[in-house]
Amino acid sequence: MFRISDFARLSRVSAKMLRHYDDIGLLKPAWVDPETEYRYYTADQLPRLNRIIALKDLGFRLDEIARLLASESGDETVSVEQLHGMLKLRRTEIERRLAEEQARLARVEARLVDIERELPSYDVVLRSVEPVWAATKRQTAPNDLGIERMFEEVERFAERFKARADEPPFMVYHGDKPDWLDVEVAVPLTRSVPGSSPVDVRQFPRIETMACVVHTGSYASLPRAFAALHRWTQLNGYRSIGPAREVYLRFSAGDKKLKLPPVFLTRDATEFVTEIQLPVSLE
Amino acid sequence: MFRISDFARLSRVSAKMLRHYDDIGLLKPAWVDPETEYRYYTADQLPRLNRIIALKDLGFRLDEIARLLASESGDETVSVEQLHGMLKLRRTEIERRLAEEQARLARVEARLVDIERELPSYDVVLRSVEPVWAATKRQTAPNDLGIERMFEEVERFAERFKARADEPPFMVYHGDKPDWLDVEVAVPLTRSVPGSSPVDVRQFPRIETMACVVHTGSYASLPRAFAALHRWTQLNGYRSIGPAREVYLRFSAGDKKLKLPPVFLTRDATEFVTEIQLPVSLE
DNA sequence: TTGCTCCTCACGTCACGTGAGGTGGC
DNA sequence: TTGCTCCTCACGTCACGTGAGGTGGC
Repeated sequence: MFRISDFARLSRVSAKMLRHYDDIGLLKPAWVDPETEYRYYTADQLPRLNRIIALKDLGFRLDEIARLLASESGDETVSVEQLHGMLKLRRTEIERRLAEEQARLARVEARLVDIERELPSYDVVLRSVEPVWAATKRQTAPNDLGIERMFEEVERFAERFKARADEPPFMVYHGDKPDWLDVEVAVPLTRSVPGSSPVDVRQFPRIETMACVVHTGSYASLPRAFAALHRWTQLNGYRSIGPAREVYLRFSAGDKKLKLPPVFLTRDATEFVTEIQLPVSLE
Repeated sequence: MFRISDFARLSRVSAKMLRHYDDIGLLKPAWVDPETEYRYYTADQLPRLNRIIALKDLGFRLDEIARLLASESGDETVSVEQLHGMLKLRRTEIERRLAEEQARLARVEARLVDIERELPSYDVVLRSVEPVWAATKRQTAPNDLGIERMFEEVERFAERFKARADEPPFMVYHGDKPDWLDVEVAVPLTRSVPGSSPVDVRQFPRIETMACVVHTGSYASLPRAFAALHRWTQLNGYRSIGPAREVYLRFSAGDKKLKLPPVFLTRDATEFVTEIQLPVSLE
């Protein structure tokens, strides 16, 4: 029978950890003196403790270890299969974390390069984007003078069905030939409704990884944000896998009296808020 | 001026996060209604929030971000240099974590292989071992019959100097030719004392990564533990970079009346506790 | 008798998420 | 008037580490 510090020395863990494992029922002392509450351990408790430490090293949490050790004393085959399954889950989880840290490292290094070249750094962020139903109209044109009217038309279409979702409108850049635009304006809907030419209704799929940058102010300096986003994408080892979106988080609707949530609207161009999104994937 | 949920939608973060950032002073609302305590934000707070999110994505903690943003409004050059330094620290930290997760993944996969081949798995653990002063005696012999007497001699040496440390004795396996031993017995000391032939005094250096397995019971099955340790080392992509140690955490001192801490001693061979340690390194 | 060891709270860590219970605003 | 939104606590997360304050054992 060992007192806690002796058992701690044998097992190479701290006495605090032993008390903690007692508290959560993972490893109870062989005997507790009812008078002094002193914990006493025996040598044959060492293998269990060593197994706990080893499983902890594999990345299991203490409650998972508790389950594994509980089933160990029960049906042997179940335990092995269960351990096998949990190890596979662990492997997947660790691989996920590895990929995440790799990407983080690339971001840090890209930022370091930016600083060393004394470039202004944009705040690019990766996230996923949920699927969305939208009324859309696509058109090719030599410039964007018609964009505002296209949005107006599609907004009125959504209003007619009372299907306007409480989400910001956006534009999709399909072509990227210089001096010739191929764009699609999109207005989110609450549900699928039948489209009628020239307004189309379709669902934009979920995008797993979207590189995003938020631009505040007038549209004059939007191209700089686009350029920064593409630069960031390259530096971080990603490549573009789809058309970019321009999401109008805050904009001017002119005098059109559209039924839009007021939070989207402003008259002051310095208060425009636009997010540029680029679907990306590694490599 | 936006209410919290509108600003949350603009910035793509949760209202809860905004409240949290207010609480810790990272991003205060532009105005708080003193009557209702409602928080109100302005569009020009968006860039700061986007920077916060981007820095968070790089792996900075919120208090670090607070410091970075605080210095940003101050002296510009200091801020850039500081960010540069912190990014380098981040990079180092991420690289360390990557290596750690890689090793963990290897351990998980080795364990999976063990299970699939239905091998009993030993609980091997990696840790570092601190440097230690010890009185030692090294000898080559065709078998280990003299080991006990060697230990006795070195223990008496340590006693004479009243320099016996409260640590377990161990043995170092220098040679590994079959049927011929080259071993060194070692007794930890509290300080450096002059050696006198045949007892030597030397310091064992710190070992960064020691693969360890604890064996309980008599010495008869120690070779199985040794074999498991070497197998584990290979499977996990490590290689041995030094002689193995056998640490006697609990053993029998016969009738020698040595002044040893009682926790080390037992008469019952099934209660022997021995740790085998192998210095290893990746690749 | 004096340290030494042990005990039990209780708090801190990190960045929020999740209710509970109550109230202002259209 | 009725939801809807907002508010402030307060607790939970994960595996302990770090005192505080008090007591048994040689």
